[in-house]
Amino acid sequence: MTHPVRVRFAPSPTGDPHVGNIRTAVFTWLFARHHGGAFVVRVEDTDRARSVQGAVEAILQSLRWLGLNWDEGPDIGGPFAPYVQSQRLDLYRQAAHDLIGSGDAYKCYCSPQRLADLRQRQTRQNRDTGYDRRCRDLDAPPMPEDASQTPVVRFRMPQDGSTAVDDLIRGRVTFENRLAEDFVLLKSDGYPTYHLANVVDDHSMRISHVLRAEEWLPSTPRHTHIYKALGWTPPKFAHLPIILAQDRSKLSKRHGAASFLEYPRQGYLPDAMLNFLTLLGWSLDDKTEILSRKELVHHFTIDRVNRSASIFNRDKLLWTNGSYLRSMTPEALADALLEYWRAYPTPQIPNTPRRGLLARIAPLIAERIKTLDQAAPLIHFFFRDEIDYETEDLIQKGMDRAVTCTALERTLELMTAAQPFDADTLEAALRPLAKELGLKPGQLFGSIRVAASGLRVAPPLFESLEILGRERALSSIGKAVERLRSPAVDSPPGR
RNA sequence: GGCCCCAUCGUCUAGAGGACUAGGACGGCGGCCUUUCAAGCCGCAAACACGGAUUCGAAUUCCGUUGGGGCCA
Repeated sequence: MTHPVRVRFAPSPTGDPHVGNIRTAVFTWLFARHHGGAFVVRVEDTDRARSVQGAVEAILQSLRWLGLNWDEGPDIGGPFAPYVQSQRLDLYRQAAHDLIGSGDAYKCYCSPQRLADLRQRQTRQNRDTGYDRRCRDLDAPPMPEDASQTPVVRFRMPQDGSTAVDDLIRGRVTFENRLAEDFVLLKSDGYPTYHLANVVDDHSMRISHVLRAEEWLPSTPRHTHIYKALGWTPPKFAHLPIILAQDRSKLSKRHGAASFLEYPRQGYLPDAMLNFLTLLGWSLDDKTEILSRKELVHHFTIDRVNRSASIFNRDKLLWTNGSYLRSMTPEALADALLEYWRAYPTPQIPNTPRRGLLARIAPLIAERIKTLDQAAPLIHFFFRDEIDYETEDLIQKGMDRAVTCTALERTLELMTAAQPFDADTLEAALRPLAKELGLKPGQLFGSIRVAASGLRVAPPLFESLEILGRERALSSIGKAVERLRSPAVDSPPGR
């Protein structure tokens, strides 16, 4: 193999990552793994004003959670370290110097003020805005009084002809050089622009394919010209479709795009998220919706990536997550819940449940939750001695207090006698009771459900009672009977 | 505004000239099942943006329009 696949995910640490950022990482990672190549993480922090403390860690944490492991990166180093641009400034300055030497770049002494005036004039005269190349062919630096302190370095772009970019996803895209401006390579503070740093690093890190968001497509001609001027072979480009917010605008913090880290918190599973994110802009065929991590890696190819942007569909994410949840073994679900509560403690379940007990409960809720955070409200009664509910909730539609009280008293008797205390036995004993009392099964079972769990919507009744055990079940229902016997004490009319 | 990208059900998508009465999924609606809620099963509604051209034949090719998005301002 003459060209080993090496790809990079190159985030700017300007804030918490959102799904769009991470989906780019997903496609890049999938591409690397599919081709047995290297996945590199590089931090592009040359925009000092916009860098945010802690952003790098949030990004790495997101990748880790999703299981997107990297082979080289800021934290683990690698053969082309360092992987943080602010620590590679010498490389960029050298490249800028070389470009000046070869005549492909030049120093520009124009002050920000002049540039602003220029722009204003252009706008007023209804002409295209952009740098007028005033310093392009200077023989010597201008007099100090019309020069800004430190010059910037600009790239000398061709002024006629056109530049074609061969994109793996979009095919050949052509840009008129006439419209290209002499963009800045090195800012006056000595920091490189994205364009310079990106090209220098992709080359020096032997990046074979640049997978990046579509928004970079318009600046790609600049990059190909830098490669050419430096005598380097450019990597292959693939501009990925972007993810749009519900209102079809670009995802951004301003539009309330949540931090990606909100998803782990809300109880989504990494594999489900990976599955969902991959299917946003890529598909295997006309029917496959669920693919394991392994299958994703096996099948993922660039040529099946979509060209159009897509909207993030939360309902489908929920469904995908639910599907993964339902397919887990009881033990795996118990472990996932335990891990989730450890990371995000909930007051509803103050003490860590025993794994064995949780694994018995898991099958009862697997098909009732779509995210991990929906579990606690459904099962906290298994882990608490006191349950909380309105007495009125015990009284089902078409029943009154006295009837309910009698029903629960009789339930107590039958449950005391039940042998063994398991779901089948309980159901066999209680179903006839409903008939005997002239109640619908739903009425009787509803009352028992509230008495035992405190919930109107709960996991299946008989299985729950079995897991609760005779002692606790009798205790809870006994308390319910007591409540019903003392009508004056609670349930004031006003509510 | 200039440049670039994109365009199939509300959303994610299949479709690469005849296999399309346009398939699947989420969501919606209806039904079945049912002790609640789910899950499951069955069914229904729902799309090729528009106009030209090429062709015996176009969702699929080309051009234009419109719309959406991105980049630069």
